[in-house]
Amino acid sequence: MSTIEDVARLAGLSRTTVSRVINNHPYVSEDKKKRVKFAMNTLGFVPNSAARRLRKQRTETVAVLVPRVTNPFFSRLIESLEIFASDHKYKLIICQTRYLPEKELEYLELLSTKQVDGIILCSLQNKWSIVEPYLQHGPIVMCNEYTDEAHIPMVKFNQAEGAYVATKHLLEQGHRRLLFCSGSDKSSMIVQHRKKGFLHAVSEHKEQVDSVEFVEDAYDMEDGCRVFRDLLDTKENPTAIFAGGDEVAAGIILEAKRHQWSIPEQLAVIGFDNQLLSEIMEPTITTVCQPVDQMAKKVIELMMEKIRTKTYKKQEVYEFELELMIKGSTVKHTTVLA
Amino acid sequence: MSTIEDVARLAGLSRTTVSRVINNHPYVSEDKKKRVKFAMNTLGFVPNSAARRLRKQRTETVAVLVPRVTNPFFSRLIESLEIFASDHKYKLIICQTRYLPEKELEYLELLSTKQVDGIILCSLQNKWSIVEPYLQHGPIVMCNEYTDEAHIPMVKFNQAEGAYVATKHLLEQGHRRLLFCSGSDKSSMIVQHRKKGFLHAVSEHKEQVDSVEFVEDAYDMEDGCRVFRDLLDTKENPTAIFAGGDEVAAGIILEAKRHQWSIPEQLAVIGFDNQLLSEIMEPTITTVCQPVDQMAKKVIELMMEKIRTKTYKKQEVYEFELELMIKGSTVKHTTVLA
DNA sequence: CTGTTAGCGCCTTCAG
DNA sequence: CTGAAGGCGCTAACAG
Repeated sequence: MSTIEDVARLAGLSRTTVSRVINNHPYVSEDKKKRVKFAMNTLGFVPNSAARRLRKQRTETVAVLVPRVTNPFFSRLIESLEIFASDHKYKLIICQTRYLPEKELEYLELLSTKQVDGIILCSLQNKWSIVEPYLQHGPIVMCNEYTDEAHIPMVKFNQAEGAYVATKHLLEQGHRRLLFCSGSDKSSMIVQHRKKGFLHAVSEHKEQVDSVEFVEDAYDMEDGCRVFRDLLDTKENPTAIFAGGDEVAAGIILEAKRHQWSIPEQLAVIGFDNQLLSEIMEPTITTVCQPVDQMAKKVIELMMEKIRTKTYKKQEVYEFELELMIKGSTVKHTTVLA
Repeated sequence: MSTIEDVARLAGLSRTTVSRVINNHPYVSEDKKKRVKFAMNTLGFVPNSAARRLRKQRTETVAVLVPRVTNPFFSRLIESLEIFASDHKYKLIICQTRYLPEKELEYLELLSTKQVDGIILCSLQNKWSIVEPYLQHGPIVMCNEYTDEAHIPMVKFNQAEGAYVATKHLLEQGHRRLLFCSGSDKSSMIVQHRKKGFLHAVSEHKEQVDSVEFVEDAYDMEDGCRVFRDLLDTKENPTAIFAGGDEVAAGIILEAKRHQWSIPEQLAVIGFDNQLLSEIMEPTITTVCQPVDQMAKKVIELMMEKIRTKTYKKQEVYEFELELMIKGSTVKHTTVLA
């Protein structure tokens, strides 16, 4: 492996001049530039990034912390983040916390050990007060997740409004008994915001609503199936369910069909995230569409800016709107116009 | 940010001793070890990884090149790779080539610029002769994809056998007209191997088979739908389809149902990869299950070994067996025993 | 067991 | 426009 020194020697010039050519500095004569380039090519020289990092105190790498990459929401997010980062010549280190606080801390060390210039947090497993100190080593940008205490840039969706619109849609179909079905609201503000939107819609129709129930341990399709079975044990079961994800919604619908229920006549179900799944189920699932690309773009822009300006401790919140996609699981086919 | 120098000064010792403590070297008295640790804690010292990389010529990072992370097969693979890499304290840089040769080359530069210790290639967009030279900078391990020319470690599935068993299953159901439906066999050996297995099964039943057709531009669900529609134009359409992926199979089935065909009675379909999708379709899709975890484990082990031993240019092929999962899209429900 | 010293490869003042 | 020299932070001989 050749170094800048070798190139300089072969070109009969100084290391400085070679370095200038590498970094496109002005003030190098065309003649010498050519000699340097020739020498670089013959030696197959490539600048050593470790040396560069040490010298420039910059890695051109950012870490992305997600719970799991197989969750379609996160893999879609990573896809976008990677593309936008790549536009800035930045690389992404993907880290799966698997919902474990200790894993999250382990990966936050990437910042203090200067392996990355910044961290994009797509979930938060520790209390913010534990994460906060890492800010002294570089920027942290929160993506999708949210927490009041953090004085950093945060990019999120307007979950409350999304849930509000979705719930209103259910209420406008005349439903009187509702179920709000999600993951735990302990660990994530996202659930809390959705619940707020849900309750807001309910309160606006309180004369119409007979009952409101909550399930807060539903994460995947299997959970959805269970939720439906539990329903059967109650005498006055809900007629409309707001589910925190398309997988859960799909599970509910799948199990309902196994029990010969017809959707949406006997039970209306609404999902979240407009995944492929919501298109292929029968009926298709009414869902809330999240503009992931826009969020990813903003996150990368912010990260680049923070790395440049080195001001990490300012709270800035950017919010993107969600869109309700009305499909077959809440409205009968015959009423949908072609 | 404090350096090893600061720690040494505060502890009243040399940088060497501090370094020894950091790296768990033997021959440091308990007393001094304590003093060093105390100093490290009070200063909040963390070793700078750039300096370490420069000194040790090792990054503890590996790049993984995939076409897209949203493809469920690849996101599942990445999940596994990340977990096993993490066991060895290795980080993963995820790179999406988006099927572009130039992107692949761009990311291969991570190896020559010493940003990573090795590269895991999960697809191959360039001719091997173009990739080969990068081997002088570090190990490349091929994962899932395969190419004869490469003298490197390759971990793959036995695609030929998988396709053979799947096709045989179709033939045993008495089908006489088959369609092999996949992506292009130009860019990937995987399709070629599957086709070989398919033809092998066909040749074993040649007195039974009336016709064999091929479609080689089907990649996703949309393509699957199209494939079915094209079928309608032929007078003697196939009664069984071997599809190169569960998405394609799902598309075919979806479109068939829209045309009131009954599956598997009028058309049997077999997918690949045993994705969630194959479970939730109605009927469920007979598919070929790939042991991704095993492959990922082997790939990481090999990578660690190559990084250690620095012998990159030896061809070693490791193959894992595939398993046919018989479900509803090839065999009538009533004939399946509980 | 501990310290001294010499770089790893690069960029960037500073002085021509 | 060009070069000399110092140092980013760390580790690994080599001496003691």
